[in-house]
Amino acid sequence: MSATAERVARSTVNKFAQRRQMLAESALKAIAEQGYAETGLRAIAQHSELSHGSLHYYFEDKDDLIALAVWNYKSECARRYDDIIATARTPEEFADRFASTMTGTLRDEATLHRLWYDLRNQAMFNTGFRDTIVAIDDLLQEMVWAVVSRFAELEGVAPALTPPLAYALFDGVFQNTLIRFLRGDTQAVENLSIEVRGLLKSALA
Amino acid sequence: MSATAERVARSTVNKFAQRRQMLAESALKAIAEQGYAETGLRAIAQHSELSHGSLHYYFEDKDDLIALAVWNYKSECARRYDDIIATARTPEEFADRFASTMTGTLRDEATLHRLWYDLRNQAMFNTGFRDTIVAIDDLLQEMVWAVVSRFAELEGVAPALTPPLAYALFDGVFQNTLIRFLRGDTQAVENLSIEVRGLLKSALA
Amino acid sequence: MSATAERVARSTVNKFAQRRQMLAESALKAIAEQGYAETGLRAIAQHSELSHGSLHYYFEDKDDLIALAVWNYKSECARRYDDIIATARTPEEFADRFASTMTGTLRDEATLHRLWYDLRNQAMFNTGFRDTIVAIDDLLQEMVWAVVSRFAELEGVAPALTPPLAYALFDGVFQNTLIRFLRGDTQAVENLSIEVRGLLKSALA
Amino acid sequence: MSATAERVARSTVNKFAQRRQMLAESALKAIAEQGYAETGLRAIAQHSELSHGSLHYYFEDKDDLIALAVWNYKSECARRYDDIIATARTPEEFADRFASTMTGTLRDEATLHRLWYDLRNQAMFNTGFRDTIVAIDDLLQEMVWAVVSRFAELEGVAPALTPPLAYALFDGVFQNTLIRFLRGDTQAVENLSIEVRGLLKSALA
DNA sequence: CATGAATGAGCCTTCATTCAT
DNA sequence: CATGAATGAAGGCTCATTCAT
Repeated sequence: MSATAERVARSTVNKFAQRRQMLAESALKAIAEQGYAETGLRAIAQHSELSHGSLHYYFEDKDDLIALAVWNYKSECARRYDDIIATARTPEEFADRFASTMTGTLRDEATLHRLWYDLRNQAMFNTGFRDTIVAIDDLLQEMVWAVVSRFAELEGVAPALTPPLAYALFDGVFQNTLIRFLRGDTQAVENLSIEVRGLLKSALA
Repeated sequence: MSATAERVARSTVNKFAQRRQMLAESALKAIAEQGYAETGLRAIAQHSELSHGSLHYYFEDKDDLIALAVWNYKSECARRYDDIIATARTPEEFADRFASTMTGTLRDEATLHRLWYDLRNQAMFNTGFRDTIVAIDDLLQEMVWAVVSRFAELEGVAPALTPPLAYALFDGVFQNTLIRFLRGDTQAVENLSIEVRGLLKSALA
Repeated sequence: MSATAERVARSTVNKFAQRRQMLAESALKAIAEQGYAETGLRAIAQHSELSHGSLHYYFEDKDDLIALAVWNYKSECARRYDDIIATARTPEEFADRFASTMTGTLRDEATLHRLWYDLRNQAMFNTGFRDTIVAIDDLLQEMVWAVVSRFAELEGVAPALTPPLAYALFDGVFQNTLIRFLRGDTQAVENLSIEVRGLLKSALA
Repeated sequence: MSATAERVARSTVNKFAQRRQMLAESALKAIAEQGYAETGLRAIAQHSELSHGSLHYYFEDKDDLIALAVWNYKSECARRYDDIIATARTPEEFADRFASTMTGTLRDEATLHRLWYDLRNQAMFNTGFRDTIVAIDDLLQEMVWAVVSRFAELEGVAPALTPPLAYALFDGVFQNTLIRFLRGDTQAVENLSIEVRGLLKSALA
């Protein structure tokens, strides 16, 4: 067990863990701005209150840091629709709230979503934080499936596709819209709202 | 006009252009293996017959080289279904050939497709080869649209979605399958064949 | 007088001095394993019960710590033959016991002797713990001289060489054998026993 | 075969090899001054005409550089007595010239010999350039043996010790004298001349 | 007393780029 | 044209040391 891992284990809610969270957030900001390939530990440190030397006190290495950063953000993303699933009462309300939440996060957190796709790509080449990426991917797929299932339930029918396909379709639409948005195509985001509703419907039996 | 651009302009079909093509291919191989972030010019040169010092004679910079490399490959990808569009006589034949071609290229050229997604992501951060990426994206969207349109025609109906949405859906399914495939999920590729047929049908009015 | 020196002075037999001894032993183990150049204070602290932050409470700096460590070990080494000198009754017994003791320590404490030569070398470059090294060297020379003198006495003749030369010869043979031993030459250690006897004899008038 | 190894192989007498030699000399100077542990590649580069970045063009890594540096110097050292062996006509002349040459090199190149002992020690811990060190050690032992053999021949007798022992004795005396000399004991060097003569004689049957 | 948090200089190495030949 | 030599900034990372708690 490495020194860092040991410190992690000592307690989950202490100063050490808090610092890790704080640094993970700084890393998130830095990578969201510049991308994984262009972001060094020094740049990450400059987004935080600490020096770059301290990063190695809190993290095994760069991958360890990035893994926590993306996990923090994306695992929270995967819970973003829980409330809608739990409280929406009609298919219309459900679709409305789902579409607008998705549109909102795309618009407001575009660089963070960009970062996610960046890291998911890196994981195709590096093994460093691949496990974390795979875990998040699973989480997101579960989330999409929960959405589709609940919508089907509200409509009183069964879903007509598999969880991986559902994830692939929503992810494809989301990612393509994000790319267009970042290229300056604001119309794309507005279309997303409509497209997502269409996807929901076509996901039913 | 830079020195390199000038040389490009002198002639489109000469030794200079041929060398550029050759080097672009080498770059393709290198980046397909290691990814954009991890591939240096030395690695690219080692995949070619020239020295790394020569790269800057033929290319403005690294981005210039990569832009040509990805363009070479992907613009050809976008023509991969032209024959099917032109010669398929029934919706069934069309869907079969389309699905099997797509499945085949995913399987056989997985690292090259991985590279494409890598570079498309980089283009969200760097402006270097962004224009090329956008142009390819447009080409791919046109291609998908041509596929959907022709399938609709063979079925005697009109498409029920927009070109960007069609592209987003097929791209999403393709990318997600690629990721699964590279993670060792061989089942995913077989499912792709079925999913793609389903997508084609659900694209109709 | 520095803060640490002051604490040292307060008492020679107290908790403070004991802690120093304990840490010096930990340092000994660590450096014996990895060598001076590769051993950090963290590694030393991990061989002890204290944290690396505490080292600077007990020691001025790294050199201070190392000086004590090597002194502890080597000044004891220099007393290792006292008993033989005091109790051996014949030249043969003397030579036998001397040779076997030397061979034994070389074999059993090879890494500690390696450390000694490492530090004696460092002292040719750094002034940090040079004084300690010189003091130990003097001790060792006295020890060798005591050995040679006593052997001569038992033989009833006078030594035929100077103390520095005697030390140089025994030290040379010991060090060269150690090097060979650490390179895997086990024969070298067995030869040492014979060579040392020869050296003793040739040291006589 | 690595890029550097390839370049080495292309030709032994070219610009590349010459640069390596030049840099090896610079490394020699730097390490001779500061010692292995304290000498970084930047310091070595500052002793040369090149930048530290260039070192990696000429050498695989730091060990590669150091191995060449010490080999250059010490393999030449091992040939330093060849002329005496070949041309001395009487035991007296032989002993005189041998002693004075050894004394001279100790005095004039003290820091270089110090470096040798430093690196030989490092080789007890690191495997990096161990092979080179062992090869040099063998060379030196052969040299010492050639000296002893020739002296015996001139005296018309046979040597009375083994090559490893002969090496150990001369090496021990040389190293101990060097240490004393570097500590400011100038008398030691003068004694060396006498001691070496004594060693030669006692090496005979 | 003892800790662990924090620093910043320094480590070896890689890189895109420039340029004389 | 093409090369290989050379650069210097930046990469991730380690280190002895300091100091508030």
